[in-house]
Order: sequence, then structure tokens, then C-alpha cells
Amino acid sequence: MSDQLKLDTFICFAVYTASHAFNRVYKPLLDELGLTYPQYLAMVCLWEEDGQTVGGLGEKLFLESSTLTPLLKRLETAGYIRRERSREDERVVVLRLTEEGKRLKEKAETVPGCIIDASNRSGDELARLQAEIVALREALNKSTS
Amino acid sequence: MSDQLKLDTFICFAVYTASHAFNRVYKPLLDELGLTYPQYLAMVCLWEEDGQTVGGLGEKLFLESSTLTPLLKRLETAGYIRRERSREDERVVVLRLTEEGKRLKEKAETVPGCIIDASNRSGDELARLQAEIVALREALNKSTS
DNA sequence: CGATAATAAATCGTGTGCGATATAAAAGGC
DNA sequence: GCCTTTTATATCGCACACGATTTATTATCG
Repeated sequence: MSDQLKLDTFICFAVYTASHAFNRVYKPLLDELGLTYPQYLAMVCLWEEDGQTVGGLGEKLFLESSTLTPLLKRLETAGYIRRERSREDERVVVLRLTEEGKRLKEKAETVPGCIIDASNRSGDELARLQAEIVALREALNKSTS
Repeated sequence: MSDQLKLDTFICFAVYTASHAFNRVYKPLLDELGLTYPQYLAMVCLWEEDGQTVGGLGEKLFLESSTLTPLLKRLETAGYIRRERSREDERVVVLRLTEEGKRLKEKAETVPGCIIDASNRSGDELARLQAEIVALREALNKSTS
């Protein structure tokens, strides 16, 4: 049994399919907010701290500017954020929530609870599993750096 | 502290970013095989069982035909598989490995070990975590079905 | 048997994701 | 102070991923 090419034993495949499964749970909830899942993550990040730069957001979300720039333009078109060149450093683009973007947070407050319900697990169990997955992510990121 | 919109506590975000982290580890390994990560998953599935249908593969990989059809066309163009309409049921497309596609398995045998190394965890620990993530996926899929 | 329903892939449009490259601004070196 | 290098974002090409629809074939029902 030296053959280890079994899909059902791959943790990467479990993670990959779990990520899609989360997306499917989020979809109807985020449709109400007019957001896609990556857009929602960007908004959550900005609700935590307004006025971040594109690069700063990319570090937190582990995304490149080639992914973020078009995504952020859509959020701007939707009226949730503004993209402004920094005065001090013209290379930098600062992201600011609009009033509508700030208001959207209220509507989004109910989302995490729905996800916890769908996962059918206790908060403690989710927190423990979450920490393990983050630790795995860090190990993987370390190996490629 | 009723505000639960904290990115770093989201298990979905951990899963989402871990999935990207796996992709980055796989990338250089799969470049050697001329495969993308989703293409690799499809090939693993076909190495386990040749002659599957598009729909059958989609069920195992949790992917729609709208995703698989172009992906499988690329695998066909690359010379790893053939796509043939079934004789018994002309609606069905059967996927068959070419000789080159079968040979590719030998080169792929080394990949899982590299991923385990990058994860910096024991096989047992990975197997346990994998099972937990699969169980979470099932709960999520159940909630949307 | 013929109309209708169900099924399997494919197609289309939109939105990620990323590598490679381009552009522009700031920083550093001499 | 100019020239090179670095940094921040944007652009482009390619490959997913999915919902909605289309097309072709098979199954079902009267």
C-alpha cells in the first residue's frame, strides 16, 4: 500500500471542499447585502479598522493587489467604500467606508450566527478547530516563504 | 462585546486562507506535472477509477459541469485524458486516461509526501484534523441541501 | 406512440485568484 | 541633485467556480 494518491485522505482536499461549502452557506446571506464572499471579508476587515491601505488589506486577507484592485473597485461602484490616493505617499491608496458602507455593518451582524448554526457545532469546538486550521496555515505559509 | 464581526475568529476565513496556502505549496510541485491544483484533483480521482463520467467526477469533487467541462477540455488538450460520449447513453461523457495520463501517476507519487512535510505535522494529526474538517463540510452541505 | 418531463453536458456571464509585467512615486547611493 | 533601486498599486492573461440557461438525449406518462 505505497500508493498514497487517495483523494479522501487529502487534508488539502478537505480544506478545498470545506471552503466551497462555506461559500454556498454564505451565498444567500450575502446576496441580501449585495456582497460576494471575498467582498464581505474585505468589508469585515474595514469595519474593524477604517482607512486601511490596499497593501494592508492584502496582508490581512492574504491577497495580491491584482485580486484586490478590481474587487475594491466593485465595492466602490456599489457605494460601500472610497479609494483615495494618500497625500503623504502618492503610491498608496487608502480605503474609506462610506456612510452606506458603515450602515451595512448593522445588517451584517446577523451573518456570523447563521454560519455557526449551519456548522452545527459549539462555539468552543469551532474556536478550537479554527485555531488548528490557522496553525496549519501558518506552517504551510512558512514552508513557501 | 456583542460585535462578532472579527475576521480572526472566523473559521470560514481560516479555511479560506488555508486553502490558498495549500495552493501555494502545491504550485511548484504541480508545475512539474503540467497541472493546476483542480486539474490534479481530477487526475487523482481518475487514477483511483478510470472511465468515470463528468457527473460522477463532479459529485466526488463537489464541482459543477460548468467548472469541469473547460477543465477537462484542458486535460484533453494536454494529452492526459480522452472525453468520449457514452454509447449506451449519448448524454453522458466518459473520461478515460491516455497512456501519458496513466504514466503521469508515477511522477505524482512524490507529491503527497511533500505536502505532509510542508504541513509540519504527523500523519496521525493530519488524519484527525482531516476527519474533523470533512465532518464540518458535511454539516455545512447538509444545511444548504 | 407521442407529448412532456427529467437528466447530462455544455455555454455564457460575472467574479475571484495569481503570476508577470507595467507604471508611478519614493528612497537610497554616489 | 541625478541615477538606480525599491515600493505600492494597477493591468493583463489564464484558470477556476458557480448560477442561469441551452442543447441534446433519455425516461415517463397518458
